Amino acid sequence: MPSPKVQIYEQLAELAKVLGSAHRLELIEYVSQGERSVERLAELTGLTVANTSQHLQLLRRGGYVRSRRDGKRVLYSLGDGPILALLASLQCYAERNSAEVRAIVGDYFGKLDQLEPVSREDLLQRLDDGDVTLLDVRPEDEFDLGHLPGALNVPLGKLELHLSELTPDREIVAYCRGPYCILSFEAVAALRAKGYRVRRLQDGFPEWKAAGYAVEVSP
Amino acid sequence: MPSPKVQIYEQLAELAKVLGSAHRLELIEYVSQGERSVERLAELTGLTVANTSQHLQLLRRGGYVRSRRDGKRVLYSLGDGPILALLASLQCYAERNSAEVRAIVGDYFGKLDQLEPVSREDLLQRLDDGDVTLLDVRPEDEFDLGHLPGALNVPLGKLELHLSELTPDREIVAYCRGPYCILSFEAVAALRAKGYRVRRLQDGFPEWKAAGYAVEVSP
DNA sequence: TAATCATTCAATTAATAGCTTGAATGAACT
DNA sequence: AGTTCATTCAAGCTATTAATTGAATGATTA
Repeated sequence: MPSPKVQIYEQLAELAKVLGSAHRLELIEYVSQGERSVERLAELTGLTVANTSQHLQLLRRGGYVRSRRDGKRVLYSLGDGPILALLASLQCYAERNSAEVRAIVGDYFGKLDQLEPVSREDLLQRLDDGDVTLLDVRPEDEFDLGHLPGALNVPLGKLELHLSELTPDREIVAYCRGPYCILSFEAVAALRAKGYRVRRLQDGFPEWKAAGYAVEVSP
Repeated sequence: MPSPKVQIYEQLAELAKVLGSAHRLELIEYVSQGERSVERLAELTGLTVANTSQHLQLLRRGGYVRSRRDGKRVLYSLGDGPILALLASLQCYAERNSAEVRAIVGDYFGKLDQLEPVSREDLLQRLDDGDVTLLDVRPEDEFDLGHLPGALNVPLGKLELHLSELTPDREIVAYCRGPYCILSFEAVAALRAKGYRVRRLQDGFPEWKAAGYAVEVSP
């Protein structure tokens, strides 16, 4: 019988191992954007349905996702507990320690001069001046629980549908769950590709709220 | 060529995979307590030297540890970046989501009534009254960079040597790097086994400092 | 009750990771 | 220079893990 300490490490390793697959990380991302069926997740990730199902079951065993039956489909959603915090922690570490990650992020965002994030103070100033559109790219339910005042909620998957609400000549400031949330990476890349001027907010909603700035809650 | 998003996930998965082994987590722990040679680490973990070396090289590739040559030995130490934060995040998640981890931690500490951690306010009060010994079980270099006022530094590995400094009839409050740092688990278990009355501080040094309480720095 | 559909299970193969062994490196001591 | 010692490398074996296929389950609909 191994020592309790080693037993704890074995459990931690078990949980870390589940995160050690790009496919599973991607599944967590999609699932964190809202309930999805296995078929839909398979489609989004490009995996076969059976394979997706197996990955989802590993994720469920680790508590990262949970499932419920809805008619003939099984819907997966994000588990509870500090999952996003854990992923943010991993990504934060990666961005500081892995030159490769920095390089990819750099390319992804395009030129370095465009990359510079907007500070909270800058944002407030420019919102006052009325010359920016503030975009919240988190899923609707997270938005409803609290968002930056005046933000427009356009969940990542629905970006295409809401393009008409965006004025191409106004700069857009996008934010999501935190400085290392991959949602805003996606959003910024997609909008840049369409010719919009977009920058990221320095950090995400949790940091904004923690800093004591005003927060709006959906009615 | 996979999409940049997938590339990032591949990198993150790579890093997570390195954490997906109990032996490697244990190695990180030992290495975080100070520079250690491969042979020493092999001895501490019970692995063969070659095997230890290989694990260390994986850890080094992930940036979790670094190495330097000292004479005929190679000394490994903790890498930089938010490694301990990442591990704390993992452990926090585990303790909330894994019944097994909670069970092990429960057993490890003994009865639940003894488990209750000491709050910061309680600690201050009781330090004022002078009826507790405050124990910092982090490595010496971390202690020197800042610690709770009046704390006694007894790094985990040297606990045996310093037993004489502890009065058995005074209650001991131990703290380390954070609420999920495994060092204090070890310390509390070891001291309890010797009959001391020990409790953990509610959280560790980083939280204490962040909350704005007084901090002492070694001269 | 049978048919349909989404998901899961079970079995297989291919790829990967962990551990051991013995040889190779590289620094220090004689 | 040769010897010793700590570490790393390389090869081989075993155990896990990933992905594929086809069958089984479980809930709806005809």
